[in-house]
Amino acid sequence: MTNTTLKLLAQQLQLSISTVSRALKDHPDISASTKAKVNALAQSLDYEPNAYAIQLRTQSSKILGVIVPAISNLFYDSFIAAVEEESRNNGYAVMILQSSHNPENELSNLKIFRQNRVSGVFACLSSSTENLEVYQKMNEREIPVVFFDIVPKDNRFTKVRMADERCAIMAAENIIKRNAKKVLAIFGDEGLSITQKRKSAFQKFMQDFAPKTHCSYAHAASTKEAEETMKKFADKKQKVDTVFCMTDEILIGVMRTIQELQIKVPNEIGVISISNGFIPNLYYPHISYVETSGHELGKLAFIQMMANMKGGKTLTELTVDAKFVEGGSM
Amino acid sequence: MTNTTLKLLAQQLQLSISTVSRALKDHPDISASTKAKVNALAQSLDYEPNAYAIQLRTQSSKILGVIVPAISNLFYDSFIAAVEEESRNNGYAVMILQSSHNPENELSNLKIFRQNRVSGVFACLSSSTENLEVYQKMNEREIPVVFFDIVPKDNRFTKVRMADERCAIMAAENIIKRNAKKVLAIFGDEGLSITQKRKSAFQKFMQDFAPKTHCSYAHAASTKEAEETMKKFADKKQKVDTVFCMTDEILIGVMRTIQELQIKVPNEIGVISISNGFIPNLYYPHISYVETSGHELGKLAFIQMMANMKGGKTLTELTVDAKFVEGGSM
DNA sequence: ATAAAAATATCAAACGATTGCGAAAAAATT
DNA sequence: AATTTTTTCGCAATCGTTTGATATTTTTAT
Repeated sequence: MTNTTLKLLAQQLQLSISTVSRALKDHPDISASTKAKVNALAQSLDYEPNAYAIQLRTQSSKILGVIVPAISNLFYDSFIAAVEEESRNNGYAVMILQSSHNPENELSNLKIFRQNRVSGVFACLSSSTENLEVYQKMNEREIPVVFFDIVPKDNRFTKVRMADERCAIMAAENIIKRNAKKVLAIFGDEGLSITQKRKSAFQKFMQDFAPKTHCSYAHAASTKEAEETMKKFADKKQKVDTVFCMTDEILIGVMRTIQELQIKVPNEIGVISISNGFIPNLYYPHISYVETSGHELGKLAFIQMMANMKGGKTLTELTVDAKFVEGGSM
Repeated sequence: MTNTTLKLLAQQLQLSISTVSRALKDHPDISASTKAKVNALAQSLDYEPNAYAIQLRTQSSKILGVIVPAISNLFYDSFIAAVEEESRNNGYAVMILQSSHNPENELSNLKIFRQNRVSGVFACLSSSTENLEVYQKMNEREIPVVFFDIVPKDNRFTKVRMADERCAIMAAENIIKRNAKKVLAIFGDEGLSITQKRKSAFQKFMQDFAPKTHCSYAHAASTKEAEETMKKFADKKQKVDTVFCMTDEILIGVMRTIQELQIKVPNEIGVISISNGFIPNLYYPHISYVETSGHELGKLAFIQMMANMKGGKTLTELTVDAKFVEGGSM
């Protein structure tokens, strides 16, 4: 079966293509009666406008691109879900590509986006991306880029992110409230700006408001590392009474150890993390956490994208605020 | 900055558009020297072919659509990730839309796909979808549809799915091996064919090979329900010694109760589930599970899609085999 | 030197829609 | 009845690419 086109409709109705086109978009030039006829036939023949032709003609694509390190991730998937939802409600479709934290993939993904003339891209840098030239080039081509989560330091770009400092501080506050004496704080990949922000805010706050609390700092780039780190700190000599986990991956590792060693939460140890909430609620008692919602971030990013596409470049950095969610682990 | 087009290149090189086009695709008609010139200029001007124009002209889009109930899901996200990866390696980009288990969304998603002339769609039906006419229509338009996970019963369609019966049987085998006396088996949404398949296979196997084992069957459509179901069965009178969880959602609920009531795994109770492995490994001891890999399924689906696009319709139903992964919970 | 063959490049018509401009028909005004 | 205005529609160019057919030039063979 051949697709119905304007041409076909026009032929069947003995009208010109332009008339049909206008009738379909309710153009004032066209009489009500012909509009009715056109619509009726279009309906019965399932006319579906060819997006390519439209995009070619109008030079605007109604497609947005999203680059994430991995789709299969508790944070990114909710971000994507939010962006997709907002996009669909606004007549856009999303194209999603994964970089696998590989800058080369990132480049080829961007190429696909450019070739498909997406009208905007949401990008999360892969952890080792250094060269931002491509993104600069996209801006020159007037394809707005909104960065999220892992964002460039450079402030020529538009970014949305969690209020990382606030997150860390809220966690610290609750640790102090618990009256912790020996704290283990495990942070993520040391190279990421997100880690640096969270760590320095956390450290500063603890020093300023609870200088006597003894804090040990560690980094874990994987669940496995977190698990091992936790094991080290769980032996008698340096037993900690509170542990802070910067990410879900870390929390998972920590909880494995805690369960394995049958340490009682919250009596023997308090646990607090930064998360979107899914993982913390898997355990009993639920782990208290500072909520960072990929969903919220996605919505914010979309708004920012629309703003960028409409008006001139608004080169700002927006943040989603955090909130503390009480579990039973503190 | 205006985009570089074939036309522009042609003008600058004093060549015709068609020559430039052919040079760029290494057509034998064009001499090596002009090819070199063309390529050089194209390079320096960052020429990127306009996908819309190509698709309009060639009537083939190099875009695949994926419909899932939700992106933010441990199974679907890995399926998507696999499809995306395979697609990219084969020159396709994927467009992903969520139905939220709402048939209306499903319809409008399909519309978007049609308008964007995707060259194929991977579809997971929403749980309440009854009307398959749209999908039939896509087939008529020669847009192959590969169903996965929640698939139509109708065998006019191509489907890939887990070997559900085998999964259930493998679980049952291991339950029998454990020498269970009182088993609680919690299954998912009763309306889904996937549930029915798993349940009937499980039941039959247990009856055939361990008729004396007492089995209680329950359904839970959410984590909350599973949690409560588990609570009911955890009191003394009807204490069970083994629990089977058909999905991750159920496992999570069950484990919450188990942790809350401080029931010892595997001594007091054995736990086994069907999962992709992420959730089972969160606990200590790791939960034994029958592995159903969204990733594998995605790869299979992609192969099937390619086959459908190339050759004639191969209206088959393919399954991904399952394997048992020993945790410490049995 | 001429014809035939091979190599190289161009023309022009699509693909399906949008849109400024002009034309014909109908309605309103004088 | 003649003219103007309004309504309704068609023409044709355009977006960027592909591709069969054709033209031009070069090479090879006669």
